Amino acid sequence: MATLKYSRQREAIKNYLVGRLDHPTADMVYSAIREIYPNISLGTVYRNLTLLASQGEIIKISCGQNSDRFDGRTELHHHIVCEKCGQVEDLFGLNAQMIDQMAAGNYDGDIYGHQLYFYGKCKKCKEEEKSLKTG
Amino acid sequence: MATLKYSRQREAIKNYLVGRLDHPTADMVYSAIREIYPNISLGTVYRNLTLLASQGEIIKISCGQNSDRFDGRTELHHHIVCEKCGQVEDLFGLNAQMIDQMAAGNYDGDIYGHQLYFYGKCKKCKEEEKSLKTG
DNA sequence: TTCTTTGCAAAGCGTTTGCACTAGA
DNA sequence: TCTAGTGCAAACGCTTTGCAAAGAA
Repeated sequence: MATLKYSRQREAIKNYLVGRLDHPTADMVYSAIREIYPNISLGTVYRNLTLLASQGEIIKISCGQNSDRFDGRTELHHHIVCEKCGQVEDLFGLNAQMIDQMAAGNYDGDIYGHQLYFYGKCKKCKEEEKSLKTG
Repeated sequence: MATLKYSRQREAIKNYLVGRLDHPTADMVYSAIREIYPNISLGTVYRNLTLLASQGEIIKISCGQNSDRFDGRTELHHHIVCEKCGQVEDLFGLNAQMIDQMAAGNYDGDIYGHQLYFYGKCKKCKEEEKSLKTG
């Protein structure tokens, strides 16, 4: 494997992701980084997101929406996708290692990890619907 | 919503999926159905797969591979993706409703369900590697 | 200097869609 | 007959890639 060299673009992408609680798409990352490096290209954003994810510095979220999302928090946790507004939120509190262990007990291959996506309705959409009904 | 009419193509797609344990991509479904209906188009396959999935008659698996896969078994269960050969297997035995309930306890919106994808190495790839090492 | 990363633009690939035609009810 | 479904081909949207120039070590 080739030696990794520093790049200010990659650092900016990493910093941007670590500092947020939402889960931006590649395009959202691109827009944000362009405010610091106006010449950055979408290709560079994709290359760095893929690189960072492969190194475990960020997490790639492929939950069946049209585009992937990225998460700067690397602690074991899960995600919930609002079927109404598309927002992706973090969900802590489920024991990820226990889930892997339970699966390993039912499987004759090896299990390295998992991705768990919940689908539902976020608090905001839930309340908006409630206020529509009550008038 | 428009009334649903019977279509022999859709029935063939459904029957094909229900009869298998692997998890074909749209393209694999297309190839298979073309042996019965040589004129079927890829667009029709996609339209019917989307329709069947939206009706809950099949399950769409979006586990981050380049293309989605489809599953004719609709009982609650999970999937495991082999990182080596890309094969997707069913995994039964984990209590899906319990997972939803645990998540609901940590979330202030509503949870309707989830998709849980394990990543690892299937039995076949595991054994192939072992026999390579021992010679 | 040497090798990695970048910007740009084009290509790739899975999926969706518009339209005229076919077929189910 | 009336409307939903089909086949075809073009378009779409996200992502990847080839290449020459720029930048890190």
